[in-house]
Amino acid sequence: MRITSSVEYATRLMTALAREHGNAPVSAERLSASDNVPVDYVSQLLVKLRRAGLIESRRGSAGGYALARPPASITLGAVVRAVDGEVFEDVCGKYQKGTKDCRHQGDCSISPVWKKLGALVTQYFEGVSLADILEERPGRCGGAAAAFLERAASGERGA
Amino acid sequence: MRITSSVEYATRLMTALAREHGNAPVSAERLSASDNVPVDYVSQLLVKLRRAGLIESRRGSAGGYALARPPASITLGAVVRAVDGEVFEDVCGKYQKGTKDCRHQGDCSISPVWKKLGALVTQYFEGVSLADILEERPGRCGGAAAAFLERAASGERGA
DNA sequence: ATCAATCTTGATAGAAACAGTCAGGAATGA
DNA sequence: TCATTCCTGACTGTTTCTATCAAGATTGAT
Repeated sequence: MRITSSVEYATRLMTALAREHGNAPVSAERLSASDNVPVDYVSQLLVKLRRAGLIESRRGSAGGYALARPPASITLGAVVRAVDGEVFEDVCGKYQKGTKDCRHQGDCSISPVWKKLGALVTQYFEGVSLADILEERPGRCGGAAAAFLERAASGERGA
Repeated sequence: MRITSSVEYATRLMTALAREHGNAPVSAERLSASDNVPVDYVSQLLVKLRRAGLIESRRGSAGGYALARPPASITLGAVVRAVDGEVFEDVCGKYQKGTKDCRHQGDCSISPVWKKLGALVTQYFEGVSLADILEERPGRCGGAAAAFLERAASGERGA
């Protein structure tokens, strides 16, 4: 498993915009330069983010993009859904139970494993906000999964 | 994010072999039929699983594949690593810090977010064994991430 | 020895997803 | 009127994933 470039880029774009929250709109050109990502590609992602209602755009000479809501109220989950459609695609869920050509039919003790994983990942993404990222506290947000991570991390350190 | 077919197939193969643990080896042909996956593709996956030391093979008329260790001692993590190389590919880790053309350079408040996610996912995979899957208790294994999931699940149900 | 069953290996090919590019158009503000 | 900037959609190249194929090596049975 891995994070796609689109998600990576989109997260960086949103973080950059969060940093400018309250100021004048930022142009795609500037965002592209600061994130070192092709401007055309950036524009494509920005469109998706706008359509998802996460950012607002303004055309014209002083135009650009700005966050539609405060950083604390925008989660990573929302960003990922905006560009990728869903946070975690369930293999088993793709086919109706028994119908179509789902290959699991007789043997689905595995399905719950993927479902749990999906829940875990989704919960993590929903628990991280742009504000959390700005303050570099990726795990110290509201989500239960993140809370677990904090506990696990301190436990691993042995103290 | 999603689970790849290879991982899905490999997991099902290993589960099938776990069910036959202690009995005679199972041929690729039979595994293919029971899992409804092309036999050539199955063979390819089985080779990877063997090279990773998770299963053993025997050629000849009564040949086939068998688990190299008891189901309880083989984790999903090991299976995934065998076919995919790693459980979770870190976007940021791909480039040396500052060298190459990692695009994150100036702006890596995001990196910890992916790292935490990777840790979470990896820990989950390591906590699920083939024995757990056979007994359909995907979250009730030793791993801390899974333990968290159990708690979260019962909490969500409200009781 | 011979034969059939089975695994082994590497090459190859098709399909899908991903990443990135391009061009023409529409709105905005100076 | 004009430069700036966003808008839209089509397009292309690359990589990864999935699957197939063919020739060879090993084993056990006869």
